[in-house]
Amino acid sequence: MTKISCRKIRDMRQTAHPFPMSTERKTLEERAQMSDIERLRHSCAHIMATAILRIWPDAQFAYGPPIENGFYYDFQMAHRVTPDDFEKIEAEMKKITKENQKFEWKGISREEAKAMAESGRLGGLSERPGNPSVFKLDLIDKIPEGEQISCFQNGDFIDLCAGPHVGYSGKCKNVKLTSVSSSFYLGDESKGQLQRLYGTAFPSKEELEAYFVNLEEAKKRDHRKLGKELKLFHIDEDVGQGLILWTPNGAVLRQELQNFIGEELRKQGYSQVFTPHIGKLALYKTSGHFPYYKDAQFPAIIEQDQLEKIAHEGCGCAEMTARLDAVSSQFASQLNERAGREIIGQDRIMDPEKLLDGFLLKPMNCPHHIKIYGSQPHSYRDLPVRLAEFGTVYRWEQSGELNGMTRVRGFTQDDAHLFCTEDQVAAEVLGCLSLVKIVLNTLGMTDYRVRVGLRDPDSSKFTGNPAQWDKAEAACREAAATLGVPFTEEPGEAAFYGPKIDFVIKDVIGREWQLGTVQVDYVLPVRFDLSYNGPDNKPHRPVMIHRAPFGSMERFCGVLIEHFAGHFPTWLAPEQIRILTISEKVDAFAEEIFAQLKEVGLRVTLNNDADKIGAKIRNAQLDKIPYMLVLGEKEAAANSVAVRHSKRGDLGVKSVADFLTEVTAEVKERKL
RNA sequence: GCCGAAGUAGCUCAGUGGUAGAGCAUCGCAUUCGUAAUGCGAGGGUCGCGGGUUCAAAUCCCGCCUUCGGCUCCA
Repeated sequence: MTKISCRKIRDMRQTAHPFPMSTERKTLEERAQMSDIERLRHSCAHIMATAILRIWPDAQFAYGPPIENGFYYDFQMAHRVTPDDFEKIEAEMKKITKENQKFEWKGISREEAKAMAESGRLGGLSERPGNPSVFKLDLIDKIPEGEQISCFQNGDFIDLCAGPHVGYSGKCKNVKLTSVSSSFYLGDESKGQLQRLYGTAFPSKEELEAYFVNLEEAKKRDHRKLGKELKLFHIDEDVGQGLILWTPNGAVLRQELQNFIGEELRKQGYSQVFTPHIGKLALYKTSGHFPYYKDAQFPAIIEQDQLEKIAHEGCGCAEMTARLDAVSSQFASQLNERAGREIIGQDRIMDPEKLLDGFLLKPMNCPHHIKIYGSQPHSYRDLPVRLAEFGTVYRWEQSGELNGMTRVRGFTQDDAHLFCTEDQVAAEVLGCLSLVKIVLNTLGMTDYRVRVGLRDPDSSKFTGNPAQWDKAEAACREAAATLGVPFTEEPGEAAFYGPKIDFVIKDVIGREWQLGTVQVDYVLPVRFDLSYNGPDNKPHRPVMIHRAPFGSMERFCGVLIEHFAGHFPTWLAPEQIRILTISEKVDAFAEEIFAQLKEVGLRVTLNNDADKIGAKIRNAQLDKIPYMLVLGEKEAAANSVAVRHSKRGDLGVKSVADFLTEVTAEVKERKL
């Protein structure tokens, strides 16, 4: 049994690796294509290593590549580097750039390389008897037979390295260390911990400074910071890690988004459904998610009488687990028969008497929607059936992986499952994409790309027949092409049960976030034995499309907060208008306007505190309220409002009627 | 989960063994003011939690929890 079903969907819905890194070995040709800035940064890594060795000669270096925003070097030594050491290391690096050392390439034989590593010379400033370059020895062994082995030398430092490098160390003066952390050698946990020191470097001082200014900007828009300042959400220790409490302001944001998405779904013929937060284990045994993804789920909820029964029997943990995981022989043979192969092995079959039953917090919504589809017979005339739900799911993400709203343990997907005929797949995929496009355009998130995941032609790791795949892949490809945004086709990136389309959205500071996905699935309809009655009056298997265009409301709102830097367009703003009085002489007039705006459904508050107008404006600006209405005696006399916008400044005096018309239109049209 | 750092008032932070501090926010009083901070006063903390060392712990030691930066993982 291989991993099944919504795996990739979930991956896309939840994952965001802004800087994906590959530990795969690059070929010499690929290395030679290093860009100028990568070359510079890679040289900086060597200079940093040189500096570290001058201070701590025992350091053993592993791997030091350039990365998206800088470079790092992994190493091992007795001293633990802390940010307090940065100044010292940077000072030494500065000396090395001043020395303007030449980077010299030297081809060496495997034997020479090994000898240099044995003596500790490789990745060192001199021979270090008794301290062989262990990582370099291992790296040499990983170089394929016949490939040129080379080293680079700058000053006394010689490193096993394919290059390329800048000519002289003098080029590397605009460099700064950024952080220190730990890593595993080649990402392998069993190989022990290394220290990883990160830095960044640019060709010019201006670019280096701009990078840090940009970083500061990024920190200001961090959704965790803004979430607190604007009171959008709260995470409470006593509730649990990774569980979002949507506070009133955040709830407005989410509700408005859901209303918007819901409106579009109705236009596209979706049916709204609601399903519970738990389901019986059998449901997930059928889908294949239990017990295979147990580690990523909250543990099963076991029924009280069953718990008592096993406690009475004196049954241990291991036995309990086995009984939970197991199925009856009838269950297994049914499923195996439907699949046409053994997907549940003999080892999981147990005497029904012994089986334990229970519930699972749902880790995805598909099985529940499938059961709704299956609850009544369908004619081909009814298809496609499109079931949508803002469905909350729970997953046991590792504690170290949790992050604000973007990586959580309970989240609500803007989920839907479409059940259609094979011929309808193309049109339905297209429909899903157009929905995404409408929503992203409305939010001004225009900087995104699309990835079409196709099956790996050289692999047999996909189920279903090739003709089906060809059709579905063509549908995805064509659908993506209609979007009018760049898309890439990535063979081998499909889920094994069907091709998919992913949305990768770039936020304002250039970070990429994988949010939604549209995914064709031929497997779950089989496992759940779904059917529809065809024109030939015979049962046919529907095709399922899973789609969650925004992934989760949590992640999407997190990205949205950063996208707008907290300055939401009026239709999304938790507080749209704040009335600010100049003195209490206009309190009655202000109350009148307040009531009038509230009456038409605008989210408005009244600030008639004894503060000066400057202070009131300042507070409203800090709260990022789109509209401020400044009311004084002049306005009261003319039944007008002095309008100030948080981003556009003073917009002058308008009649109350004009303002109302403008703002209601702005909200209704969801203007940016 | 792993490595490292951090956790002091609602928020941002100061306080390195000797009576817990500031600014903002909150509350009260005065002020009635025209586009980013009016003045004065008051309240507010089991210094993340639990142990230990000490005459004495926010401060030193140990364990745990949470957060952050990475790593690993992500159906």
